Amino acid sequence: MLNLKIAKIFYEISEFYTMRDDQFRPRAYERAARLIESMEEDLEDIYKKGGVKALTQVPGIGKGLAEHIEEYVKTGKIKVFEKLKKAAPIDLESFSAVEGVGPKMLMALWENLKIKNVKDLEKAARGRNIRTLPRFGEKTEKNILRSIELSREHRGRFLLGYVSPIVSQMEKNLASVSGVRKILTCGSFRRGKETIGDIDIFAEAEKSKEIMEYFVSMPNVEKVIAKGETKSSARLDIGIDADLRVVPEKSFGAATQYFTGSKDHNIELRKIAIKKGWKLNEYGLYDRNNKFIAGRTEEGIYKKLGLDWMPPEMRENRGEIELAQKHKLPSVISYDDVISDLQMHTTYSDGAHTIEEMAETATRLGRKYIAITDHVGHLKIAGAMDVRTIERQWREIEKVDSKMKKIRILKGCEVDINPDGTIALPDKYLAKFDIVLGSIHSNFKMSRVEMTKRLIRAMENPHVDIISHPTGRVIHKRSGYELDMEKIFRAAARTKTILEVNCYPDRLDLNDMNIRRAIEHGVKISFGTDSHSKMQLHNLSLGIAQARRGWATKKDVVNCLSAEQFFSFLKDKK
DNA sequence: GCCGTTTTCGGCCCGACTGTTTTCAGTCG
Repeated sequence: MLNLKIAKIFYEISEFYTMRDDQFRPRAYERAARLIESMEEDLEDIYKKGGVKALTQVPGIGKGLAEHIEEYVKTGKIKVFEKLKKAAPIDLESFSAVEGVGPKMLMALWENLKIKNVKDLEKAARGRNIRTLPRFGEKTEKNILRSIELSREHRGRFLLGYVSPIVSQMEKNLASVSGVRKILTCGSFRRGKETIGDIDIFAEAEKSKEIMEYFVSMPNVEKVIAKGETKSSARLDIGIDADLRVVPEKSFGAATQYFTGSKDHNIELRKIAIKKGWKLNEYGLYDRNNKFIAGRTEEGIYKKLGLDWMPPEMRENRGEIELAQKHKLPSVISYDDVISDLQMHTTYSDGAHTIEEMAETATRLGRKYIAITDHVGHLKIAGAMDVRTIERQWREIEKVDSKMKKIRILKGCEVDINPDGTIALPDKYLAKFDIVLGSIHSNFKMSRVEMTKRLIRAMENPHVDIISHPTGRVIHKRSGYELDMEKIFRAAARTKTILEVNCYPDRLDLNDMNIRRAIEHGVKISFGTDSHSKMQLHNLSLGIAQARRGWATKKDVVNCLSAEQFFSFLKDKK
């Protein structure tokens, strides 16, 4: 599938043209890139079937871009792009995680200081060379250093949502190799952490040779780091390392337990084993005579140690071991318990697909009800709807809702919370929605006291049902707004306002620890994928993983209620 | 470079914030 690669090139061309002060090409390229990213059909297929002409039928792609795509399919390169890169050989990707440094700055930095990548930039900033440039100053230089710092905190880690489809595909392919009985990916991936360092795959197979051979020759392997009988390592094309280990049936449980971690969790388990005079390692649990006690299954190991088995997402040594010893583990929410998705966008604002298309995909994914929550309020860039458009959308939602029998569609909106905590749409309109999500999209840099007040005032509005992405953090990009979370949780509980677990891959906001604190305060949480295209509706599981990490149970999550129960829950606040 | 329910040429979602300036360019959403 070339779509993602072409989309990435178009994004970069867009940036290069922005650097050159081109007014409109950047928008055309960016728009096309976004659309291509969320397309299901493969551009290469379209081209092979109908040539350039078929490509121009795709919205956002005209003659020029269609020819670029043709060129890429034929030669693997796009001349325009190569030329732009040659003129300004800037490693755009390395800067993508550095907030506040955009194309214009990059151009100035390249022209004046020959800065090509983040390393150069950091060196120049530390050497106090940035502040000498026109329209740059001391503060900008300091901000640049802070952004680099922030981007580095997550260095080498990849978003769970980014890695997840790749892992699924690899698991599927590996499982199809003959003689393979089991495939399981462990590590932080299995624990559902928001970011993943590397991919640890385990296989149980008759012979290791065949699967190892297959593993190192997969099309997405860029470089083989190691290849052996029981373990191979490879660098994948996206830059992450993947290991494959083949383990005997007898040790499969021990190995997967050991490599699932977390490290702290395992240290505690080994201490328990030692107290009994035993030994726990990746091959199994052994008594003082080195006799094998357990290791075939994880359950067996936990049981022999006197603990209940627990989901991988809980294994962080945050109190779960003690509860498992007392047999008092909470029964965390399962992936099947969640039957709805409470945030998504359509063509009415900044989404790529229609209400009907979103509803169809949601139905296929087993959702029983969804909320359509297009932007209203100030966010003009995101295509916020005006009142007339809102009414038109309601009519369409009703139409689609009555047509589709297997799913209910709620009339929702995502509305801006003003700096003073008031809502960007009058109450008389808010009252007509089935469900209202309040979000902060502006004035991120208010003080902790002011920001906390702002959110609490929004929650006190009886029409605001859910606070969307409550902390505003974006993984790898920016930390959230300054908030007194303790006060936020108390206010949410008091006003019966739901706090969202936004399932967008780089948000996952609330995060695991905040989810845990929220439910300790009796706050209800909701899941919304914040999908801007139907492909993103899958992301629900990312949020559920965080909720499991935060020990949420079915009763803490409104998405587990039936549509009727959910409606009466909403009415209860008003 | 794309697009057309007034247009095949002439438009192209825009407002807030920041840091640099002294009127505005760059970034973000």
